[in-house]
Amino acid sequence: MLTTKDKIITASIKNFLIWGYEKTSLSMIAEDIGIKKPSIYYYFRSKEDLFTTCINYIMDSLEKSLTDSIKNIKSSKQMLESIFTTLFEFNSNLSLLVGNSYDKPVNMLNLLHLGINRFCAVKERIDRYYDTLKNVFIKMIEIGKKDNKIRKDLDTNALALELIAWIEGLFALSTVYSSFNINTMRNSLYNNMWKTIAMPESQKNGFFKKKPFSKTISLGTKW
Amino acid sequence: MLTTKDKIITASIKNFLIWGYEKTSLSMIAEDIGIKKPSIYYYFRSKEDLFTTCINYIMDSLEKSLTDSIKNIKSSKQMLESIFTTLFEFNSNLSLLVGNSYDKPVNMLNLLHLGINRFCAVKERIDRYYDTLKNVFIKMIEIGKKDNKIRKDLDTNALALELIAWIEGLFALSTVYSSFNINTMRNSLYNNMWKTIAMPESQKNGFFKKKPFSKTISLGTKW
DNA sequence: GTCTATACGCAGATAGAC
DNA sequence: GTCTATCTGCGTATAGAC
Repeated sequence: MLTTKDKIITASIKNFLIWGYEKTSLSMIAEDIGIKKPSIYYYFRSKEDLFTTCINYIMDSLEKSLTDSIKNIKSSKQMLESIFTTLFEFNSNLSLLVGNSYDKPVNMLNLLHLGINRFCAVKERIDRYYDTLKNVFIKMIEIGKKDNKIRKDLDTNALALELIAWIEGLFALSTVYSSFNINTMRNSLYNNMWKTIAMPESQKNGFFKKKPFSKTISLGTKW
Repeated sequence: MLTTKDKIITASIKNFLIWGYEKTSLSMIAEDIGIKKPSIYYYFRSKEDLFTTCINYIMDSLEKSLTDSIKNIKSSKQMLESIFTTLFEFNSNLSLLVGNSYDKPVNMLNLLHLGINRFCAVKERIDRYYDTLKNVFIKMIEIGKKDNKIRKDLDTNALALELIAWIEGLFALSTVYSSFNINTMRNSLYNNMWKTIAMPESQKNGFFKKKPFSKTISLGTKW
């Protein structure tokens, strides 16, 4: 059984995701759950207070899912898959919350951005989330490099940020570009992503297998 | 010499980018250029009309820059670099317009998204822009594959969308994540991006050079 | 073309009854 | 805890003078 406070938070997240901060009115939220506008003020000091609570709620929950999802995973490929899946599932849950179909992701980045330029508490919470996410990716990349599964010629820090941007960009793009359905392409997107960062098959055991071959051509030869 | 209409459009783009659609008021725009609010209605029927004009203005200009930038370019690597540079420069120009420093990109995706859920004319224009952008990327990838510069094991359509998402995601991320400065990392981001899609050195002339070597090991061996 | 004056609605927020 | 009633301010938009 959800408390009134929980209902307000859920309805707020839904409306903020659909309409953004400004266009969401407290009356809309109240109407969604069958209460009157002033009742919201019993639980929250202001619209800003309500918004900040929603962002914290989302970020806490997403951060927990992420750290849980990679616990006890040792392989970098499984880690990437797990992060990928967690982010997709989280987005799908938000999609269902706002009443979208499975095929229409929500634009969370957009909501975050709306909050950042207005409230500094939101800005700090979001920075903390991305610090966490970046560290998860860095850990995955370092394990992959150590195990010869991920290419070593890619800058780790830049790659972590690029993978985050890549995934966030996919969600964002799918909300602005009608012909792009992220879910029907999900597998080929993930496969491409892994292929681009993975160590090429021919170099995986390069040191042991290739050395004799390398010696047969002169140093410095380009081929 | 800018006409009043041009000044209104420029000031509107600036304010829409900073504050979003709802929070931008016609008084703010008028004040920015030293006119009074009702004067705007001499040039535009409504706030929606003004917004739509701004989005069309931005999209037309960006589309033109993009198609111009890849004219007469034959190599895929140069094309990617050119697209990358054009998108960065365009974003920088918008940054300067809103009064941001060079280091603080604007979030155009965010603005587009705000418009899409409200006005269908905007939605159609944006779809058209992404169609164009996607075709530019597909052309680049096809040339690259033909010339053995880009890996052939990556799905072309998915890759085109991923590269768009990647770049858009980088801009978006840099506007929500304080510790990420897209400009200081620009070179390493681009290098990583090219490396991940480029044909590995060892396979570039694979057919001719590697065949003799391949024959020395048994078929089906994983290495 | 640009202005002053103004209509009208809805937003966030509060007072106080039950 | 939840409501009705109400305050105050700002938004878009229009009428009409100059």
